[in-house]
Amino acid sequence: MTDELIVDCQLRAGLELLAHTWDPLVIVALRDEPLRRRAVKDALGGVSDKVLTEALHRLLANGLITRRSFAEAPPRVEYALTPLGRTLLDGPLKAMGRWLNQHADELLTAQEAAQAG
Amino acid sequence: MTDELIVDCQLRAGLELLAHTWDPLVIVALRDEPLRRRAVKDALGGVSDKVLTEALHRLLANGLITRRSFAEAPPRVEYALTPLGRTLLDGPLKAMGRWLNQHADELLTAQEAAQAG
DNA sequence: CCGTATCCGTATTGATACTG
DNA sequence: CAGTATCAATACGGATACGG
Repeated sequence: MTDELIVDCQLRAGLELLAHTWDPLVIVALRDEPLRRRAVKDALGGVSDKVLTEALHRLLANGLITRRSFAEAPPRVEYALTPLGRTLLDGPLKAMGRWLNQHADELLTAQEAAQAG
Repeated sequence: MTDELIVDCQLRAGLELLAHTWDPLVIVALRDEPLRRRAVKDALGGVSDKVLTEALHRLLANGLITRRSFAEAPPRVEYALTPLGRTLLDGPLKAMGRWLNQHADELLTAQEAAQAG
């Protein structure tokens, strides 16, 4: 029982890593190769500078991505997945992707049914 | 490319199902058997009535749980996982649990390192 | 290009008190 | 017990302007 509470607590802590709107999408955006800040921004669509910075800082603080700065002009910064970040992509995130592929229609049906009832 | 944007969009839609603080914990709480509202509340620890109601309504609206009301005194209501809800538990949620079991220490180390640097 | 600093509207959480 | 109503606190996403 104490055990269960700990497990649940861990679960929430883990989900926090993916709870913020853009964080998981940044991870997905970096799946193939390191990207410059601007490239990440473009990959996400319409995200503001401030929010993007916050997302990158969170991911850095959790050790899911790295930041590499090049001494060039114009400035160049590249973000990349860490090995840990990649395991999060390959594990839970891909599991969610698979679930959606398999159950998206079922989910929509259930949502409509619940709305109707 | 359009494909990728769609995938990312789906991914966010899926994560939304687990993004609210208590929703995934309700799913976990119902994993073994249907529970009364009060039992769910106790299982989660310190959640307010209002927030619990919101969580239950979201889960109902998404077809992840069911609500069954018994005509008794005192009132009795039971919530239970739907088959769809169970697949979410067995898939993405368990994947996150496994990831935490395997990488929790790594995550903590990375967090401390990032904080120090 | 990279990143920070402000300001704002809204959404979410929560405590409390109350009704059926 | 089940659920709603109200009010306060805050966190989040975002637009904009500015500085490295």
